[in-house]
Amino acid sequence: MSETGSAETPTAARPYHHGDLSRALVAAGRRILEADGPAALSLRAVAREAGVSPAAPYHHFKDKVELLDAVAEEGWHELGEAIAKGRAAAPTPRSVMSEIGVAYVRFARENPALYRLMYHAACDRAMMPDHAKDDNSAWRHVEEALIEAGADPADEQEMKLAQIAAWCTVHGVAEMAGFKEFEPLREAMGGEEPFVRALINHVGIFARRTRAHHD
Amino acid sequence: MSETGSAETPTAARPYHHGDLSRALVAAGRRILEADGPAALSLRAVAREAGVSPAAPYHHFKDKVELLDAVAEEGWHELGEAIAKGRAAAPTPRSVMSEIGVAYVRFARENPALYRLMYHAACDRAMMPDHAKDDNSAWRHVEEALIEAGADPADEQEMKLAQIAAWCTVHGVAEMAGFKEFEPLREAMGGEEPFVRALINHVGIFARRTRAHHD
DNA sequence: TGTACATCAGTGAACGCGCGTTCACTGATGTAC
DNA sequence: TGTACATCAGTGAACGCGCGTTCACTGATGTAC
Repeated sequence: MSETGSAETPTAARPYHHGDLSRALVAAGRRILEADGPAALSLRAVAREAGVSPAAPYHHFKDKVELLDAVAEEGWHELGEAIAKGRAAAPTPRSVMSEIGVAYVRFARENPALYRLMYHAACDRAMMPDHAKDDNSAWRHVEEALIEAGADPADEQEMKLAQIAAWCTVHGVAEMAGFKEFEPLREAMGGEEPFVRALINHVGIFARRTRAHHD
Repeated sequence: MSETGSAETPTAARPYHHGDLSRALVAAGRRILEADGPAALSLRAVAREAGVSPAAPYHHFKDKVELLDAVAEEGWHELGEAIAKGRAAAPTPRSVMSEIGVAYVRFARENPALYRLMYHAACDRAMMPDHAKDDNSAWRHVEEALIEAGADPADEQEMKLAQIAAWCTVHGVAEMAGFKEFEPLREAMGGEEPFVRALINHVGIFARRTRAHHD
């Protein structure tokens, strides 16, 4: 805004060397996603948005895919933080899973284009192994919440199934919550947040138990 | 294959007038989706695949979107049929919802690119009103199955919520079932079909009840 | 049954566009002495 | 402290590409008389 560019943030007067173009490109990518959607997220558009020539990004990323992956990575990190907050804010132990689900969907709905990008990156590049090491990853939080809620950490297969089922559910809700066709019901229920809560609670795994007993 | 082109199917020798280019274009679109994915589905590619000039489709569709919508529409219709079959094949009344879910996911997994296209078409063009009139639509089948399973058709809001929750769930499972990261568990469970069944049954709404009674 | 003609459903060349990527370059930076 | 030079991080022009769409056209079809 003003020309008080400190040593770390030389915002003003744009010197020849940017200083932190790598980060700036990721930020520019997110701005484009938010403003114009995933279809507009070209490497050239990112460079343009960052105020830099179309060749400049190649000094920081091997190709377009690597740049997009960096954007997605940042998204996963932030999703982890959002979930941590949701988990911490749960009023009772029994509501932890539900709050995590709501936080997940809220993040996805607030950053729909970013979420789509994240999904695709995870889909064919299997990002989870990386995130498993991240203490703040969404996956980790769900694992801990399930155990807190009474799941048996020894039954590894059941644990994994529960985690995946939970993930599938929130993914589905996140992607469908905005459907035009649901508008009447969404409004009748008082907006998107209550609508999402109702859906998540309706589905079962978030609301009532952590182990399957399908008699 | 041979030149036995009847009046209705002049397959051989390609006369100047195609005869049924509209259908042929939709079929070509599906072939491209299956072979090369959604990114390859350009209007030019469809024309090429149908053996026709890039301008020809404009005699049958206003623009690219209209052509893609026609492909999606066909997909929705076939999904309805797949679900009808799943529903009919359910061994017990209690398993109807579950079988519908499995059929939905199977269709989506067998036609992943088509499913993505269908999702996007439904997402921002709200196709459901059209399908509601179609007796064979997925939506209709779920509605009837819920009632059969004991849902109260008078409680309109609860009915809709249950339908949407079910839809969210199968959408989520359909989109995540193929994730690379789930490969170990998927294999441990004996392949994709049992894995999907386990997920669907795990989630609750498909397995055990039709009305929510939280707590 | 034959002919004139409107209409339909194709062709193929061209348009302008934005894309990812490469290239030779150049200005800025930092290090060795 | 000053200078030579390697390296880093930009520029901007150019490449070839495939895209959606338009255009003037032409061959085939069907209808009126």
